[in-house]
Order: sequence, then C-alpha cells, then structure tokens
Amino acid sequence: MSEIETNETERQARYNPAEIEPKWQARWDADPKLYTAEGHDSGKPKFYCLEMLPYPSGQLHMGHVRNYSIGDALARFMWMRGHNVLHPMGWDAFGLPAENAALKNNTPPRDWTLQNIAAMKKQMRRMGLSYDWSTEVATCLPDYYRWNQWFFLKMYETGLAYRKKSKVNWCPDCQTVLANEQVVNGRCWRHEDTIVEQRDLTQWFLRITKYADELLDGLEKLEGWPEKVRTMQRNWIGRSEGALVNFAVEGGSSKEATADPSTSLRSAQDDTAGGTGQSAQGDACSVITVFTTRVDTIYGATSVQLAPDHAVAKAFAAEDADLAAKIEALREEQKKARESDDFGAIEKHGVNTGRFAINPFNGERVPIWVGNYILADYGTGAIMSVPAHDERDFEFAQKYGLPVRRVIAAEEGEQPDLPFTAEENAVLINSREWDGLSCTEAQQKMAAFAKQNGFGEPTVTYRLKDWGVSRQRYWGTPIPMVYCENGHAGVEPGGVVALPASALPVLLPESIEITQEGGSPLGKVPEFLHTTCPVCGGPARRETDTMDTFVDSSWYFYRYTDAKDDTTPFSSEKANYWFPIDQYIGGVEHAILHLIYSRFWTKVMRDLGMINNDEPAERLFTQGMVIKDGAKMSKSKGNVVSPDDMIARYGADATRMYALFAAPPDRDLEWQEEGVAGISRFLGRVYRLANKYAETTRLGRIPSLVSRTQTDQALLRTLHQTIAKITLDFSGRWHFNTSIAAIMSLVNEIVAAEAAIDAGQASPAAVAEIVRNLVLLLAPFAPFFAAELWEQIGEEGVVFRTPWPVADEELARENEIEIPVQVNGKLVNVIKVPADADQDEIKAAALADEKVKARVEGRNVVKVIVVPGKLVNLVVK
RNA sequence: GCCCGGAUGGUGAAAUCGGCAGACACAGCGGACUUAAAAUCCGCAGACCUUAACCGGUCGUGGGGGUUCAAGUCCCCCUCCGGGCACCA
Repeated sequence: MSEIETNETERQARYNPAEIEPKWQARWDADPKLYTAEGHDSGKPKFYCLEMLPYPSGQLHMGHVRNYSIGDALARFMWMRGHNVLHPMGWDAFGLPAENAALKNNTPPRDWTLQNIAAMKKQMRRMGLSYDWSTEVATCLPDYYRWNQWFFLKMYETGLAYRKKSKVNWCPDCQTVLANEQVVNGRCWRHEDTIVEQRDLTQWFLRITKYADELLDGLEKLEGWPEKVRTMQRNWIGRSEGALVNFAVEGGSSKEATADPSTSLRSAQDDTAGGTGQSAQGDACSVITVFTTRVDTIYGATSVQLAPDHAVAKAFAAEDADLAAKIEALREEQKKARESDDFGAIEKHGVNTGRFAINPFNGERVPIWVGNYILADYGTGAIMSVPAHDERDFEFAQKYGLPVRRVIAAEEGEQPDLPFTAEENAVLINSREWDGLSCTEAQQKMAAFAKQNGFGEPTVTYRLKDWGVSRQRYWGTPIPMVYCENGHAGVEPGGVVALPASALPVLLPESIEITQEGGSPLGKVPEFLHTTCPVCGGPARRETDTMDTFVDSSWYFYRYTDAKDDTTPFSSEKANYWFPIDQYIGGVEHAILHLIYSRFWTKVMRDLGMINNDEPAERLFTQGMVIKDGAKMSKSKGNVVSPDDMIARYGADATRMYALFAAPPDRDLEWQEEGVAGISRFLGRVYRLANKYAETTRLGRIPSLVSRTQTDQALLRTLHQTIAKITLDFSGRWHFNTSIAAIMSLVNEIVAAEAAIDAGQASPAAVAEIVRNLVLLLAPFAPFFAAELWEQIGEEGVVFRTPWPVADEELARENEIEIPVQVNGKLVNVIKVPADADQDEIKAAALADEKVKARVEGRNVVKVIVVPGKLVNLVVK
C-alpha cells in the first residue's frame, strides 16, 4: 500500500462530527414528520416525555444541555421500544428580562423574545434533539395567552379568582408584586440583593388554598416523584391542625377598631373558601381569637400575645400614645428581622398593654401583651402563651417574669424539666375536669367543647396562601377584566366586570414605551386602557395588571397535545389520551413554585370537566446542577462553559454523551472539558471499527450463527450482557454513566479481539451482529453518530425507529465463572468453576486449590461458607 | 434547631440484594509509530512497608463504636459539605 493510499484510508475512517452532524441535521429538518407523535389509534402504548420548557434568554446553558440530553435519550429509547412518543418543546416567553432588554437596547419585548426563541431553537436543532416542532408553544403569543385569559374567566366564574386588598410583597427592582413563593429570605428571587417591601394593593388572587388538602394528600400517591420534592411541597403547604379560641377582652374597647383586612381576626382563614363562620366581626376589639395547636395546654396560658399589626393592638395603641410608640418599635424590629436572612434569630421583645383577656375555659384574667415574634399573617396573629409547654413562650416568660404553670405531665416516671413540649405519652393535670386525658384526646374534646359553647372551634391552618397573580408589568398576559365607570345595578361605580369569552384575546398593545417608572405600563396606553363595559356599553377602564408568568407554565404541557386548537385550550380527548405525563424532567429549583401551581391547575381543569387525571405527571425526575471548578456556573463567577464552544470543538454527540457519562443524572456534574475530549476519542474508535467492518456487516447479514467460534461466543456474550444492562438502566435507574461505561467495555473487548477477527477466527455473521447492535445501543445517546454509521454499514431506515435489541439470555450466559476464595475473610485466590456448579462442587474446587491449601494447612477449617455464583469463605482456626 | 441528600485513588466516578473496593473514563507515567511533534496504538497505575528485582506483607470507602464468616453497603454516636424549612404558635 502506497503512502498516499494509507493517508486516504485514514482520512476516510476519521470521525468528523463537524461534517456528519450538519449533514444529518439538514436531513432531519427536511422531514418535519420525523418526530411527530401518532394519534391515539396508533395501536402502540403512549409515552409522554417532557422536559421543562426554558425561558428564552437567547442562549442555551449547560443545565439545559444536561436536561435535554436526558430527555432525548429517553424519548429515543421509548421510540425504539415501540412506543408512541410525544416529545414537545416550547418557550416560557413572558417575563421581566424582555422588558429590561427593551430598556437597554430599545428593542420591543416581542422582537427580542422572538429573536431569542429563533436562536435557541437553532441551538436545539444543532444538538439533535428529537422535538416535535409542530406542537411548539410560545406563551407570549396570543394563540396561547388567550387561553390564560379564558382560564381566568372560568376561575372568576367559579369563585376561584377573586380580588382583595392586601399587603403584598413588592420588589423595587422589578417594580411589581411577587408571590410569597418568589420571596426568598425576604429578598426577591431574581434580585438577591433587593429587599422586598410590603405594600397595600388590590390584587387578583387564585384560590389555591381551596385545594390545599388535596394538594397535600395527593403527594402520598406521587410515588414516581422524588421524596425530596414531596417533602418540600408538604412543608410549603404547611398544614397544621388546631383550634381557634376566643378570649374576651376585659372592658371591651371604647372605639371601633379600624381593622385592616389583612390583619383581621381571621386573616389566615380569609384565604380559604368562605371560611366557616366566626363571631366577633362587629366589634373587633371585644374579642381576641387565638390559633393554637395545643388547646390541651390552655389551663397553662398565662398571657395572650398579639402581633404588632393586630387590630386589637392597634386599637389599644390608638388610646395610648406611649403604648403606640412601643408597639411601633416592635413592628420595626419585626420588619427588619423579616427582611434579613434570619427572622428565627430575632430577640424576643414584648410590651404589656396593661389590658386583660379572659380565658374562656377557666375564666382566668390573663394580661395582653404585644410581641415582636408574633406573625400577623399566620393563624390569627394572636396566640395564647403557655410558657410551661412551649419553648418560645417559656423564653419570653423567663425574660419578663411571667408565671409558668405546668398543666401537662409525663404519663409515667419523673416529671421532665420545663418547657415540656411532648404530646406522646403525656396527660393533662391542673386542668380541672380534663385532668388525666391524653394530650391528643384533650385536643379534640376541648376544641369540640369550645365550639359547643360558642367560644371557639377546631380548625386547620395552612402556610400556603392564595396565589397573588397580579403583576404591574407589560410583558405578560393581560387580565381580562374591566372596571365600569357607570357601575351597574347593585354594583358600586368602578364595578368589576368580566369580559365575555368572545372578547378574547385581550391583546397586548404592540407599540409601547417601556420605562422604569412604577405602576403598570399598560395604564399609560390610552387605546388599551379605555374600553366599553360589556354589560352596559358605557365607558370602562381595563385592568392594567398582567398575570404572573407562572400561570403560563402551569398548563403549557396540555397545550402541546393540541397546540393549534383555536376554539378551546385543548381537546379533552387528546389530553386524556396523553395524560398524565409519563416522565417529566427538570431542575429541582422548581420543586415548589412551578410544580405546585401545575398540580393546582390540573385539579382546576379536572373540576371544569376538561380532563380526567388528578395529577399532571406520573413521574418526575430532577437532575443535578452542572458545576465548574466546584461552583455553579454563573457569569459573575466567570466559570461558564458555553455549549456552542463544546459543540464546535467536539460535536453535539460528544457533548451530550459527556453530560450523561460524567455523573449519574440526579447528582451534580463537574464539567471537565478533557472528559468531552475523551468521549470524542471513544466515538472515534467506534467509528473506525464500524468502518473497518462495514463491508463484513453488509455481507454478514445471513443468520448463520449455527457454528460459533470461541471469539464469536465471547463477543456475543458481552454484547448481550451489555444490551441487558442498558435496557435495565433505561427502565428506571437512569444511571446512563454506567450504561455508557458498559458500551465502552464492549468496544474495548472488540478492539482486543481485532487481531483474532482479522485472522478469520470470527464469523462474519457474528461481526455483523455486534457492529449492528453497537450502533443501535449508541442511538439514544449519540443520534447523529448512530445515524451516520447506520447508513455506512448499509442499513436501511431510521436508526432510532429500529427496534431496540433484545438481550438473548442464552448468548449472555457465562459457562465458566470466577469465584473468589477467602480465608477468614481475606482474599486468597480466584478459582474458575462451571457457571452451574452447585455448592458442593464449588466447595470441593476451593479446597483443592493449591494456594488455599497452603493457607489452610495445619489449621482447622471450622466452617465453609459457599455463596453460589459469589464467593467461598473458609473460617479457619 | 428540624427534615432531606452527600463524603470512596491525583480527578469524575463504579460496586443495583451484605459477598474480589476502585469498573469505565480523565489527568499522569512508560513504550511503539514519527526526523520531530500531534494524532493513534500498547502497557503501568490506591497508599505504605519489604526487596537489587520478582515474590510477599500491612493499611485503605469522612471519624469512632457495633452486628456478621463477611460491611462502602446494616445499626448507634460524631465531624464536615450541599439543599430545603424555620419563633408557623
């Protein structure tokens, strides 16, 4: 062979992703039906594979690459297993960055967003992701957001959407309201340095608390979700059973309290559907309702504690300037502490109002205090303080010298030190007729007693609050409500009127100047603002707030099933075929926000009769973060690795495969470029092998494996073991790192057998079988690569529509296995025995081994442990 | 403070049911090919001790204890790292 020919051959056999990937990308793009799901009559089992849709920032990052590589491998695998796969993608396209970009570059948010979508879509195609673009959803387009409006009207009709004035979290940077879920340690979730302020605004709310119990109970059934996510949601919902008890205020109040709705006696219950009726609405100051989970300790209550914002505290303050100043100081302390990271560390302060309340159980007068550690927005904003049985109350009582009275005792044994907070094996004492009851029993009976006598009731309190969805932003879904200037019969002027569905969509005005000034930008667009009332035809103003973008992502995956529908959000028939999502994949950072709203929205749609499923997703997978130099990739740390760079250097296949190989998908992944290079080298080896045996593979398709050579047998055994292993990995554990390692081992073995193959010691049919299956095994991980080799070895059809290989147990079986032999637990030798050898045979073989004999000689074999297929351990003395 | 993860060679990791710890890679070292280098291929490779070398030995999965013939894996205690919740009454 001449030198020129050698070079020529080498060049041909060289793996060049820069050439083959664009080639296949172009071919796939030319076939728009390639990844299109079939209908419900396909006769195949359905599989809905979903990755969380990205915000169109304009750039894919490594977190996306990882997320989508996992989803894509799974989707392709399921296709090869004969499923009807829905694998869609879309854009969470409303949101603040588009407005910020508009300010900065003077680009309209819409243009900026659509450009970014185009750029990211191109990157996704370059990655070779198997999305069905015919179902693409962009939430910022009217054909999507009109259905947000439609849902809003439905919720308004059914009482799930309502308006109330309330204290809201206001981010001065975003110039808008944030949901509780978007406030992290008193700061904005998007602006770590910005302290969230409290403002009073009238806002639209969605009554998610109506579903609090179902959202909580449903978690039990979500076995395909990570326990971690379920726990986070449980904590977030924060269900707490207890009782409300009314303490009469001694002497009542001379003035009517100017009760703020958010701090009324039942503020927490305002959020639940309707509430359950409660007295004391008339004179807010004649009664203090406390919430307690330990009504059984009420005989030990030695004070009542109010939040500084409590209506009664305000009423007292109104009569006493000195007290007002002290309460104001407490309020300030509380506010500061809430804004800092550690509200929990606040030093407890309080002030005695000098007034008294009456414990309805024993008629005792207890002083009313205001405490800086009492939260206005949890429970009723008032507690009964039982120092003997609550750590916080104990601390407070010690500080201010309040009495401590033990009313709970351990059932048996010595009485523990105070505060004694246990409920298990504890009984009531010093509680008159309740003495001797267990805590749990007393809690129920005493709450029921309170209800019978009209001074309380059992109740349930949640940490979860109704979802405030109003945002004073431009780039979001307009809320489809108007305020009629004339008013209507029975409705005050400025009455709230819902638009009819026929008026939808309420379009976002196209030309708008974005400024940084506060208030809703839509309020400055006269042609948007001024409209007519759908009821009376008179002048009306539109609602100028837009919806929280979490509305968009709460139901987008239903739209995928019927993305072009212009008469309904989606067809129930289609949704019921595809739902629930079989596998949802995304980052754990959405464990509470997105994933709890999605569950809520699903239940609402079910109750509207649109779908049958109770939960959106059967299984959820949360992948780990991508780390570089030990830290999360971020611009500020300067450790960002660009997917484009990686793809340019090593190709999409190597980049994707590395993302799967470097760590199990649920763990954090340290990005090391050398690792990507390693994968690229591995693919190069496979490429060379497949090329070398391409001819043999083409010709060797005859099923002539009757007489197998030793080489055939050894290679086929490893092949079928590998098939079995990878198939198993896909079925649940998803440790693709070990799947890929197994393929590497197979390749190493083929390379080691090359000399034998070339010497004619392998049959062409076996070589063909191995090369062909090797390509199939790689198809979910490296689709461009597999498609190219599939063609080169002369196969017809689309590689990732070819049936996934089935492991042949016969071929995979070892006929001889290695058994380690230990003496007193230490490895002495490894012996070979037939795979089907029984205990006695293995034992005999072990005892006959020379090394073992030498070790045992002169000592007593006390015991022989034989674990067939595993090991032998001789216990020797 | 409470609840979940995690800690294994120089690095990423593997060991799926209590059974050979370190598969598979990366980086490294040695060799082949080359005028040379790159690429590629072959080989070595947990630490320590012993030896001229082979051979051989000891230790070793964050630390300490325990169960077991056998522990990275199970039990108890502790340390550190990451995440979530947190005066939620």
